[in-house]
Amino acid sequence: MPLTEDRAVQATRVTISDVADAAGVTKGTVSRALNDYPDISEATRTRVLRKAKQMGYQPLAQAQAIKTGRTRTIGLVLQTDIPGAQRPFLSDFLAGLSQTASDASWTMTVATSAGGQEMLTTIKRLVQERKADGFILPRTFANDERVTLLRTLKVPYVLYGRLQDIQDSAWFDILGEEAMRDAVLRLAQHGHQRIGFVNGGSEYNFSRLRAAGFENGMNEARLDIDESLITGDAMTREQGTAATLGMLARSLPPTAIVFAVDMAALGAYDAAEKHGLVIGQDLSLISYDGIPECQWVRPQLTSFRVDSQMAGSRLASLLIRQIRGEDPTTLRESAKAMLWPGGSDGPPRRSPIEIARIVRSGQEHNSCETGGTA
Amino acid sequence: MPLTEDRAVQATRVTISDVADAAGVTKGTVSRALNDYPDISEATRTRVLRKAKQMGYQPLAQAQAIKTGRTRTIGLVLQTDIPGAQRPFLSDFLAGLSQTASDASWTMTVATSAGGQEMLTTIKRLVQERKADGFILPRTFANDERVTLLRTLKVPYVLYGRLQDIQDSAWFDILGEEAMRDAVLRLAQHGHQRIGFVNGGSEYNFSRLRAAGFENGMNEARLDIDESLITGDAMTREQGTAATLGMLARSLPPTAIVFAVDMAALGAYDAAEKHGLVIGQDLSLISYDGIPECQWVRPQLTSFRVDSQMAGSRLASLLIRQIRGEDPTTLRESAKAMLWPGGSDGPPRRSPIEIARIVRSGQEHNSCETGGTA
DNA sequence: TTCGGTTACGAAACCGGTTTCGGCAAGTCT
DNA sequence: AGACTTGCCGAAACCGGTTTCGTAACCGAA
Repeated sequence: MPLTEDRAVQATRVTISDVADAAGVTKGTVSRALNDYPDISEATRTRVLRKAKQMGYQPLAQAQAIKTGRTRTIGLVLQTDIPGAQRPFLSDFLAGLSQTASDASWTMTVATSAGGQEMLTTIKRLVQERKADGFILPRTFANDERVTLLRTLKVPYVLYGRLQDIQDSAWFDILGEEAMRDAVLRLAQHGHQRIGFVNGGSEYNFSRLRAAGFENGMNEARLDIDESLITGDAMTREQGTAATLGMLARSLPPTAIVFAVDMAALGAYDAAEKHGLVIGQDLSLISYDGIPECQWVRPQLTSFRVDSQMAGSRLASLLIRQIRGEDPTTLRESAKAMLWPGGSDGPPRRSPIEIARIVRSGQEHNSCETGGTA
Repeated sequence: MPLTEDRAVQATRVTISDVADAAGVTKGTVSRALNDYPDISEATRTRVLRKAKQMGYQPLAQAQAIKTGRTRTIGLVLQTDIPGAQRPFLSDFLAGLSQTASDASWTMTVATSAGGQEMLTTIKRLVQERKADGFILPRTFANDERVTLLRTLKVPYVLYGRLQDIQDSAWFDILGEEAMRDAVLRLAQHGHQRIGFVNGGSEYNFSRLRAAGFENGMNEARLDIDESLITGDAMTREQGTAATLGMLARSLPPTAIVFAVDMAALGAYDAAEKHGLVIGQDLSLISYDGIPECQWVRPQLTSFRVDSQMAGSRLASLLIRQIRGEDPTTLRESAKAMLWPGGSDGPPRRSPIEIARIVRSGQEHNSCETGGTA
């Protein structure tokens, strides 16, 4: 005997009243049983639970929402005006988010906005329309307006990346500082003595951390830090080229450079080519992010890869727990970036003095015709 | 005098009852006025509309939903098991989708799934929980189960890409066939006579169209089609390399190749390098997609670029219109891909015979050290 | 046996909307 | 003038849940 008496093959949803009738109680009792109210006897609770499961009952989120205000939905507002910011990782990130969300019977609404003020409006709208119970905030800035807004609205949120002023925020982050430290140690082990550092944009909070990581690494390796070999605000390929050229022009250039951002590190290839220096031999590079382009260039760029899918998954989990009432200050996690060895780092082939001579020799080096990454 | 009498600064939402009180009517009347019921006088309708606007009333989607079943939400289920499939375009695509959705006071829920059966389950869940009123279906296959499912569920959907068996589906598509045709004509204008074609995976519906476009172009240019210079199923760089090498090994190789997929076209660079052929001179390439890597290789790959943001925007618009009741067969749009000229195509420098000689001469060509894309 | 206090559940109000139903007033027809 | 439409809107039911309130039944103690 089929259970469906409705005409439609795809039977209509089973509602709480159906369960109530089947269990011989009122819908109020069913609701309380399912929501773990204390004043329900263990006997009826299990009976209702079993019936509900057997009938495949799933409460309708938005019906609950008009009383509770919550729809089991996590919000994600993407910033589209940072060109190519999270582009290569977005797919993995979403996969991680929605997978864990889905496992908990939650869903994800994503919106985009071109930035600043518009983003705040979008967040407000989603909250007002109850289309998001809480938010994932990627790319946190040093002083983030979104955080201020959500805090005053008392809407839960989880940061992807720590804030300087953490306050009572929950967050997940990749330990970029440890990656930077490990990069230095790896280079030191290769035998490098003069190591430069090219940081990312100072408006990002991660930059501060990565700089600290670099310094820690240098200290641990007992290497001198030459302030003239530390620069920052390089987020694009061109900025990376400029930063590298600047270092190479020093009287004593570095034999290796640590980059905080892959995109900038790719610019170093152009700079090296200009002077006829061979990446991985004359100049070693280690970077961070693990964008696909790392594998496109030759030699491949050694980089610390971020597992975006895992990040999404953890963030979703933290947010859900916070919405369910856990204290945000206990909801903090971090993970390490994984080294992706390429050919861009190795033992130094030339001394800083030799490199300086090559650079000063001045003539532009012609790249050969059939290739070259720039 | 502030309007908010509530304690909370962020006043609670204004509900339909608030508007009703303010307008001096019942909430039933407000509802009918806002939803264009015929039995409301023009006078009260305008009065209610004005009041509602003035008070900033926005109906709560999920409150409406428990009666209407619709939440003003468009669903997007992304397939995550195709590695790097839509990766570079995803961000733009989402931006386009959510922008137009947002402009119409709609939102977007996105889910991911690893494919086939799981994807169907996800769709069902979203429909059951009323978290999506309709779906955008990217990457349509020749025989798509998602379409079958949604059709039987009577849930609206819009295809990104035409189906062979269109039936009553709404769709948006980029005219890949025209791009392929234009590619051939451009090469013919350069003076190429022997032009090869490397198609994408035969399981995709677009492949059939692009092949037709290539043939049309050849016919229009009054060039002979050599079946031995037509191959397919090249979606990755490696497959592109293999396809190219195969063509170059012919007794009379092509001087130019049209690719249906950028990723495969990038493989041609490796193949050319292997034989010491110069892309853009000894071998011209034109491709399709406009992935960022086109600008990374040297010479840059000439490609027809797809405007993913526009595509997302149009798709959202079509879906919303269909959910609002328009006939899907009238909801069909297409757009042209835009030529992105790079240096990978130009007048032929060598004849097919010369190329054949170079290829047969056999010795592997050494790429120079500082570069090479492979 | 009576009484006060729990326990466990039914009844009903409520959330913010939509939709049905019915009735009043004005206009139309015979 | 009375009957019949028609236009317009209020009243109330309804959607699928949650939550408050009240009380019957049970408990142990006096």
